[in-house]
Amino acid sequence: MSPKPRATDVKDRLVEAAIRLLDESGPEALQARKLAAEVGVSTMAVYTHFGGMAALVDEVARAGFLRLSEWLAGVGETDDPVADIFSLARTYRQAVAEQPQLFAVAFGQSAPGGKRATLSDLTTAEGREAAQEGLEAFAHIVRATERAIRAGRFRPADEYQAAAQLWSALHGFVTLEASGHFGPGEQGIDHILLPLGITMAVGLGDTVDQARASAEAAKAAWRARTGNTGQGGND
Amino acid sequence: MSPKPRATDVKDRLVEAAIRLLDESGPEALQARKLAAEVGVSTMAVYTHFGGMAALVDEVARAGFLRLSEWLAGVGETDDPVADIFSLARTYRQAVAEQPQLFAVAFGQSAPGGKRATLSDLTTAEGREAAQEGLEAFAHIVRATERAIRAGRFRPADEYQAAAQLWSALHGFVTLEASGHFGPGEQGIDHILLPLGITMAVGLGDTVDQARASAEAAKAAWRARTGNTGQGGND
DNA sequence: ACGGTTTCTATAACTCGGTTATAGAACCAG
DNA sequence: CTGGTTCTATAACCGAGTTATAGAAACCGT
Repeated sequence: MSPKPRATDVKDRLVEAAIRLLDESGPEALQARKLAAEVGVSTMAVYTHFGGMAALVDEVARAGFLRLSEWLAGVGETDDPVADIFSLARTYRQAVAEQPQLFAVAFGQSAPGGKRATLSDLTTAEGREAAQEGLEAFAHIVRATERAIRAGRFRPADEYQAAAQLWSALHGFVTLEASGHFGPGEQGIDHILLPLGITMAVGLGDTVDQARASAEAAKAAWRARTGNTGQGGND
Repeated sequence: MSPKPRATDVKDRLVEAAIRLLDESGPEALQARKLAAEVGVSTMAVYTHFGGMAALVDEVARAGFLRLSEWLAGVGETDDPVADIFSLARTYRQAVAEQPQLFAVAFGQSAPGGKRATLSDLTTAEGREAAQEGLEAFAHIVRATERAIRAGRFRPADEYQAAAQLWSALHGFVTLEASGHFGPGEQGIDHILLPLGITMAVGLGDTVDQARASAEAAKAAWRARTGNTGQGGND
């Protein structure tokens, strides 16, 4: 029983196993013994590579934000920045809906050992890196907002401030939806998220008609990207 | 419940101690042994009265929502429903800012033993009651929204749907602010929350001028209530 | 290639915290 | 007073993070 695993791989494999088990079995699967057994090493690996479970969980959170950022980066830019914002919102929501456990950990809503209570008091280096990745995801919203302002769709304003408003609305919706409010499945999108997007766009200076058109354009683009109707999808 | 004052007293004192220690020492203070020692009983009290720590934590969450609901109820109603919404938002934010640990637990962002991961899978009766209290807090927003629609300030719309948008925006801001984004102190209010409120009001049908005036009215009312510049608070 | 150092790893023990088993004390009805 | 119910304290159990320690492997300067 002494197969020697590639030392450099163990760290990555622990994080991979953590993410996989997290979505399969929930946050209680994020245990040093379980992860070590899954990877085929002893629990000591957690300490030599991370220093403790807290840093490993932070690394999982960082991976989640990184995944979110990549997802948002995949949205791309069209000549309708407001439609792009709708697409970003849908993508953000979709990412969280597909891996709720992962993002519950990333957003600090699920802390197996009381670790990672709030993002504000970050102790580990991994935690700070995770926060950095979170800001990276935010940057996508800022860029789209800036384009909307430049295109005259939004009133002239500080793009960070306007984007922070959009981020708040989007993040609040996603958080509350993931908590079970707004009902199951996709119904929250049409009932709350889309109207919320139109409300925000109009409030930031867009016209109601243009905002609605952009929402429709984003919906069409979403159908094209996901390849189905977007209405019947269950998760 | 009622006929035995002494026995029930222990139950209440455990919850009180939990809330107090929570804000003093953070979520790691929510331990059966610590709470029992604080109250002066053995850890068995946790099990005879709650059945386990999970139910006790849910009870703390319920107390948090109850407190939030009372806070919001104290806002009252004026003849300017949009200003009332601004006041509700400020109060909601203030409650969370004053007892961040309590509401981190209530919102499920801090789970000492992996308990209370998401609000969606509620197992204990206390957890369901806590969710009920959360909806109670939401009801205040719904009522103010309905009045705003009736007063012609917001476009005719389903009040639940419109209120859910407002709740999303508000909750998102509060969550992100508590996570450390938007900077420390009160600066997030003027930079993000107030503009966000105006954006939402305008997007829901209000005019920019009226929304700004209501924001100012709410700010003035807030100063009157707290007796000062918007700093500090009471409870 | 060699010897020393550093890094990684497994085993096993330790600590802490939730939980349970059990027996005694307090309370209440009759 | 007696019997049953409820609460309580003591003590143990168990799971999970962590640490101590020693051996193995990789690395490196000479």
